[in-house]
Amino acid sequence: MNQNKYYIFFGNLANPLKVEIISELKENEMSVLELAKKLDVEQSKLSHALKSLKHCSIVNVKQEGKKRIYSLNKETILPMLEIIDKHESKFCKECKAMEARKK
Amino acid sequence: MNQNKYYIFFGNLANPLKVEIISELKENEMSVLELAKKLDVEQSKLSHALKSLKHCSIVNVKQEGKKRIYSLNKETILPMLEIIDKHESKFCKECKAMEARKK
DNA sequence: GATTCATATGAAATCTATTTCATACATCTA
DNA sequence: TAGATGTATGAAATAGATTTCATATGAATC
Repeated sequence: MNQNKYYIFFGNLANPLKVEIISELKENEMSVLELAKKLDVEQSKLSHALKSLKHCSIVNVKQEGKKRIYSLNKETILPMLEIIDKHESKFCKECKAMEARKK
Repeated sequence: MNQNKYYIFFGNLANPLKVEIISELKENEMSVLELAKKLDVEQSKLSHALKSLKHCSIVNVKQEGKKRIYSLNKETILPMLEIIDKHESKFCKECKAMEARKK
């Protein structure tokens, strides 16, 4: 019974920075420095995060001159986020409360 | 920009034990001790894991005598697992390799 | 209401993941 | 090819999550 893929995949998304990255890339593909500015985080931190997202094909990269442009694998990620939105509004009253508290 | 819900939800699944629990409950609802036997893990460990799964409504509980019967929120989880299966077979060659290595 | 069975809880120990910082590597341009 | 820009990497430090173990709580039975 080998289901490593599931928790490895989820682990990759279980992190606020990575979720922020995803939510930026949902709008536009962009380079590492652009992301760094948008999210106000240090570059190497982003590179580390992007590396693991890339490793599971949650994002893709292309080279453009000196820049590496990251884009979201929307085919997988968008439906996934939708499921959670639906889940939250239907089942997860506590999660909402938690969200509020964390603000 | 508050997207805590996403990483909180994913965090809950980013763990081998929790994935095992889910995969057992996919087949049958069951009590904590039944799960403990099936998965060969200590009871309190399960209780901790079930608590957080419950907290995000990934599982549900009902009381039956002394026992508490846990069941899976299939409406949310099954489509989610399907997305990952599809993702894996389509995009994630590395994940497969990783899976193999971990065996 | 004492005992037993089933489960939950708290806190310390342990394990895993993220962050940081210094530095290396790659691409482009003068 | 030296310098500048953009990104990646490794390793130590740190933060977070899981596990363990002892114990508490709740439900049923006698």
